[in-house]
Amino acid sequence: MVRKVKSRTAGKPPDIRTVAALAKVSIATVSRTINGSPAVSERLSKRVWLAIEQLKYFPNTHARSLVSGRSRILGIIVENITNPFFPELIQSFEEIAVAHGYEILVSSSNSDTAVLASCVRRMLERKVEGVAVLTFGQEEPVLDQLTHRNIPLVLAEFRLDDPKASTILLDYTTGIQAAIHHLAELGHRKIAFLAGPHKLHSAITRENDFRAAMEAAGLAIQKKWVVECDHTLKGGVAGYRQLQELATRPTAILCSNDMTAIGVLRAAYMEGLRVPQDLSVVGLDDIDFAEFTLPPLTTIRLSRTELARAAFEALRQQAEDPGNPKKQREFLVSTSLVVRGSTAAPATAAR
Amino acid sequence: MVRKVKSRTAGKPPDIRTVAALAKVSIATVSRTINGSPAVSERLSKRVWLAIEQLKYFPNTHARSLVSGRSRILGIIVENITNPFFPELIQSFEEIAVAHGYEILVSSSNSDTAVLASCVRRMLERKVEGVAVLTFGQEEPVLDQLTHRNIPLVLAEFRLDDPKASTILLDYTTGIQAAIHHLAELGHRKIAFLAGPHKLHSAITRENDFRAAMEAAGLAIQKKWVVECDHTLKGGVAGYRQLQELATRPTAILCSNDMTAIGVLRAAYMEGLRVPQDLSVVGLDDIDFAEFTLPPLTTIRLSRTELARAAFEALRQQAEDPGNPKKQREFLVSTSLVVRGSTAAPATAAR
DNA sequence: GTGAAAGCGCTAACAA
DNA sequence: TTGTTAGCGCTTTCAC
Repeated sequence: MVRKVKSRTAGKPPDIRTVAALAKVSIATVSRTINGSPAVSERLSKRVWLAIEQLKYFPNTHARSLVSGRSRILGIIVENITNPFFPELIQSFEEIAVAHGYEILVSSSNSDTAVLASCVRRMLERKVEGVAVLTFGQEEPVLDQLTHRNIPLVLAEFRLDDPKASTILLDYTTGIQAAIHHLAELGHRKIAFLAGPHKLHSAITRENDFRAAMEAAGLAIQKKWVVECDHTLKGGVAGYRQLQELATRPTAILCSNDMTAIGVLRAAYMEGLRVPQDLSVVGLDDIDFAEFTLPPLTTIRLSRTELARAAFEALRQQAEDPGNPKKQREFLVSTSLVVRGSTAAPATAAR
Repeated sequence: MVRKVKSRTAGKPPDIRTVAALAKVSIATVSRTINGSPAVSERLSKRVWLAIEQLKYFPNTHARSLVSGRSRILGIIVENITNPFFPELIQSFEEIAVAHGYEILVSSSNSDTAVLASCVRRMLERKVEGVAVLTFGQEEPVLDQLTHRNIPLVLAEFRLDDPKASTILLDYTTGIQAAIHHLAELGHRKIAFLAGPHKLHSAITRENDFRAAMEAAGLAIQKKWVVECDHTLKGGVAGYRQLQELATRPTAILCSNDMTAIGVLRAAYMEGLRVPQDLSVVGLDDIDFAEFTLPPLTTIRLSRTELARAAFEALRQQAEDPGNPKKQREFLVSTSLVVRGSTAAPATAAR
C-alpha cells in the first residue's frame, strides 16, 4: 500500500501557503501583499516579499482566475497570420496588453467560418475577458457565441448592436482620396482598382471609397478597371494580367492592399513594363516591406500601432469598467498617403 | 443589507452542476462523460450530452487545470514575429497543437534577454506544460527558470543537459553543401557569405557549414568575403555594399537567411547589377515570399512544418509520457536546395 | 456503473 | 491591520 507523502515539497512549486508559513503570516496577508492592497503593514509586507523571493514564488493564474472570475486574457483573431500586416498588428497588440498585465491568445481564421467558430470556442473555454475580431468579414454567424456569453468584443468595420461590442472604423476615405488626388495631379486619368475579396468588409469599404474618390476627382471608372482579387501577391499578379488584356489599359493601379500591389510590381517587371514610368502603382497598408520593394511602394498607410491600441483600449474599457454607460463605443483609425517611388506622371501625359 | 441571490442563473454561464441537475445525474458522471471515461453507461451518457447541448455548456479550463494539474497550454517563443519565417512557423505549430487539444501562448523575444525573461515568467504563471524556444540564441540565462520548474523544453540548436529538455538539430550541412556545389558547378569560385548576427546559434552554425562546404568544394574563402549581417533586409543591403567595395568582388553570395538575400537583390538592382547575370544570390529558409522576389530566389529550404511538428512532438512526449526513459531526445530537420532564378553562371566564367 | 466528498491554489467576505 | 473561512468549477479517490 502506498501512502501519500505530504511532506515532500521537493519538485512541487511553492504555493501561497508555503509563502505564508515562511513569512509567518496568514495566506490572506500574502494575497493582499501580492495584490497591492494598502491594508498591509510595511513590516509584514517586507517579510512576505522576502519569502516570495526566497521561494521564487508566483501565483497560479488558474486558481486566481477561478476565484476572481477574471482571467486577464484577451483574444485576438486575425484573418491570416501569413499576411505581414497581421504579425505587425499582433506584435503591437501583445506589447500593449502585456504592459497592462494581460495575456493574449492569438488565432487566425483564414477566412474560414468553421475555423473561426473553433477559435471562438477555444477562447470561450479559456474565459477570455474580451476578443478583438480583426478578420474584416464573416464574423456575424459566430459572434453570437461571444455576445451571448457577454464577452466584450471589438470589431473592425462592423457595427454590432450589443452593449458589449465596440467598433473600430478605418478612415480609408482620407488616404484613398489623397492617393487618387496624387495620381490625378500627376496626370493620370485611367486609374484601375484591384479590389480585395468581397467577403471582407474592408475590401468593400475600400472599393467604395475608391469609387467615391474617383467621382470626387471627376474621373470616370471603366467597369473592367475594377477587378476583384484576393489580397495576396499571386492575386495581384492575376489582377494585373487581367488589366493588361484590356483594349484601353489604365496608366495607374490602386490596390486594395500592399500584397496585391507587390504582385503587380512583380508582374509588370516580368512583362518588361517599367514602374513608375510606364505604370504607376499604389498600395494600401504600408507593411514594413513596402519600403523595400522595387521601386519602393507608394502606399496608403494604415497604422498597426494605432489599430492595436484602439482594439486594446476598447476591450479594456469594457472589461474593467463594465458599468460605465458613457464609454467610447467607436474608434477611428486614420490613414495617410506615403509617396515613394512607384508613382510618376504617365508616359503619355493625359489630356 | 444585501442578500446574495443564488437563484439568479441568468447571465451566468452554466456549470457542471447545472448540467448534472438537468440530466439528473451526479456531477461526477458529467465529468466522466465529458472526459470519455468508459465507465459511464450509454443511457446516462446520452442524457448528459443532451443536457450539455441544451445548455451550450463547456468546461471551465481554469478549474480543470487547477484540479488536474494539466493546463493543456504550450508556449512558443520565437525570435522575431516580424520575420516572415516565424509567422509561418507559428501557424504550423498552432495547427498541430490545436488538433491535439492544446492551446498555445506565443511570444517574441526580439533577441532581448529581459523580454525573454518576461515571456518565460508569464508562461510559467500560466502553467504551460512545455515551451518551444525557437530564438536560436541567448536562451541560457533564463532557461533555468523553466528547468527548475521541471517544464518540458525544446530548443533549436542547443543541447541542454536536462532530462526534460529536447533539441531540434537543423541539418544545414546538406542544404548548404548543395548550394555551394550548385554554385561551383555553374563556375563560381569567388563566393561570399553574408552571415547572421553571431549572437544566434543558427548564424554560427550556418557560417561554419558554409566554411566547411567551401573547403569540401576546394574553394578558398577570402576573409573579407564573410560579413556579419543581422538577418534583416536592411542588413542585406548593407552587407552587399560592403562586399562591393572590395578590390576583388565575389561573383556569388550565399546569405544566412532569405531576408538578407532579398536585401542583396534589392541593393544589386539599385546599383544596376543584374541578378543572376552579374551576380548569383542564394538565400536560406525559403519563406513564402522567396518564390516571388525578382528574380525568384534560389534558396535553401528549411521546412517550417517539419520544424513545428518536431517541436510539438518533443513537447508532447515529455508532457504526456514523462516516465518513459526511452523518449526521443533529438530531432533532425532537414534542408534542401531549391533552385530558382537568382543563380546562373558568372559573366566571366572563372578559370 | 454511480454518487458523495475531498480538495486543486487562490480571493474576498467576515470576524477579531 | 490581520486571520479565518467559504467557496470558484472541476477531477478524482473512495464507497456503494
